[in-house]
Amino acid sequence: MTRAGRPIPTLSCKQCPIHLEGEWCVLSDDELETVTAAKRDRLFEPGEVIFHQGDACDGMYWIRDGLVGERRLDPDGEMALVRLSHTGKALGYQELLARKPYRNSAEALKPTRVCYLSRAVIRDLLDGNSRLGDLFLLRSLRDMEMTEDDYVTALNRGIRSRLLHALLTLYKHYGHFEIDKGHVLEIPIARKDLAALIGTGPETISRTIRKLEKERIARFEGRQVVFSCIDTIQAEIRSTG
Amino acid sequence: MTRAGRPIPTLSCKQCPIHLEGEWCVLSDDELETVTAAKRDRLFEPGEVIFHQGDACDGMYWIRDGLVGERRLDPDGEMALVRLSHTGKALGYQELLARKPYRNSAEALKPTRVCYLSRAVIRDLLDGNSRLGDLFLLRSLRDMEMTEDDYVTALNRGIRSRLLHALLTLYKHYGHFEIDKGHVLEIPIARKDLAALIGTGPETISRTIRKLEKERIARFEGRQVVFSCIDTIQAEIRSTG
DNA sequence: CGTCTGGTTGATCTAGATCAACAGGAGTGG
DNA sequence: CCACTCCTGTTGATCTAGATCAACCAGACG
Repeated sequence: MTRAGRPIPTLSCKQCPIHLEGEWCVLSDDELETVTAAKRDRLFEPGEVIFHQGDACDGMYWIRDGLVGERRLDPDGEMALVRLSHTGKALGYQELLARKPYRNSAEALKPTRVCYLSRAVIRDLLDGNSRLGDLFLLRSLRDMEMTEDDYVTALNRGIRSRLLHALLTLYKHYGHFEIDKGHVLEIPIARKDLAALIGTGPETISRTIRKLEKERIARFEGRQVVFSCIDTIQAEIRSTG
Repeated sequence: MTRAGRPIPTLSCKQCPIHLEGEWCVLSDDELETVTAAKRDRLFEPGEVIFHQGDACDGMYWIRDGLVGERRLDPDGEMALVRLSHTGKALGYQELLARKPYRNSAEALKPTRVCYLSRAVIRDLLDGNSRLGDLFLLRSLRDMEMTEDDYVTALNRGIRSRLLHALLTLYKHYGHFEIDKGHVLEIPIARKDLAALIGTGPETISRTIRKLEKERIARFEGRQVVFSCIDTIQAEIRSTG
């Protein structure tokens, strides 16, 4: 958890693959120019904090690439990893729009490039383009759907099931298929973060992993996992566990 | 879980206390008239289902008064109570705006009067009044905040702490203070629902309650609770548990 | 009167937390 | 180069919160 992020050259929005989806697609060329001119691009190394829980929110961030974890520190010092965010996700937009301080801290877990937009710019864009608000609404609804799903999962699934779920989600983002090995995933986060994401400690993660190995469900080697049969895992996740 | 809700006479929006807050306050008198004319008021008795998880969403509901529980059935038959909703809360607006089927079932837990508005009416209102969308956005952000809080609580707090939290929340809505008795709450839901809300079974609720009694933190008698010292409970909730 | 549902208790079992030790890098400084 | 520490991950031993299964009781209701 070191300091700020290093400024990097601004990428023109029109050259950015993200501008075709989400909020950006409703912006006119002029508006995109405005954004390009106003935004500040930054690079955060793993461990660097993008913003801190409790801090006033003066703008929002888009993830160009990389991986960000949102952490929540509760009063007695427990640190939960609320969610992982990837390319295209927005950070801090909820607090910005609700005019509240950040609920969570955002920390880069891999080298991450973000675009920063100040509150004033966002306000102007919202005032100028009424459809933009609708898209923020849709984003919020989608995010809500995900955390609600995670919530019910946390309520009535065991650690094992939640771990499998997390791994599968990671696989969708970072995994790939090799003919000779199978479904391979290089886990992008440390064991203790995997634990914090699920709501347990690193020891339990270790043990659960060894169980999965014994049952030939997956093979672990350091941060690399090879899944024997994705379908089996899918099936297990949606039944009792 | 019986059938539909009984139609009841429509309450004019201008006479409804809710119209002063939330989405309603930006509507013109004309628009309020439109809503009054278009909406259908219904009464649901405890146990009656307002809508079912998985059903297509063709409108949304406002709670005039009463208590509604949103239930989520997961594939292996576990039923979680995702949240409780009181007067002034909107039901199904997320699914309506995102054009998705209902994620949860909504069931009246006390006699509940709701106002129903069809998708078409909402669409017209949204098209006619651009500020309305902003308010739905704010509502979504607030709801998100709550479930995110519940989520982190579920991740790293024990049953006892979550129970206290739930009871305290209920107290804020349904509790009252009596000089001779103290802080009194008539718990508006059954034990098994209290359990489903927290993510456990009724047995554990029973036992946890008895522990609380032994420690003189609260006295339970049927559905009535008397809290000895609210502050102590507040303190315990925000420290380890 | 039997039946049903909601709540409580008891006995038992286990998933998972907790505490503690240790092993393998990776960096750092002599 | 070695010696040192720091950090991450793994394992072992133990303890406990909570799940599970089963019995039981009281009130509601036909």
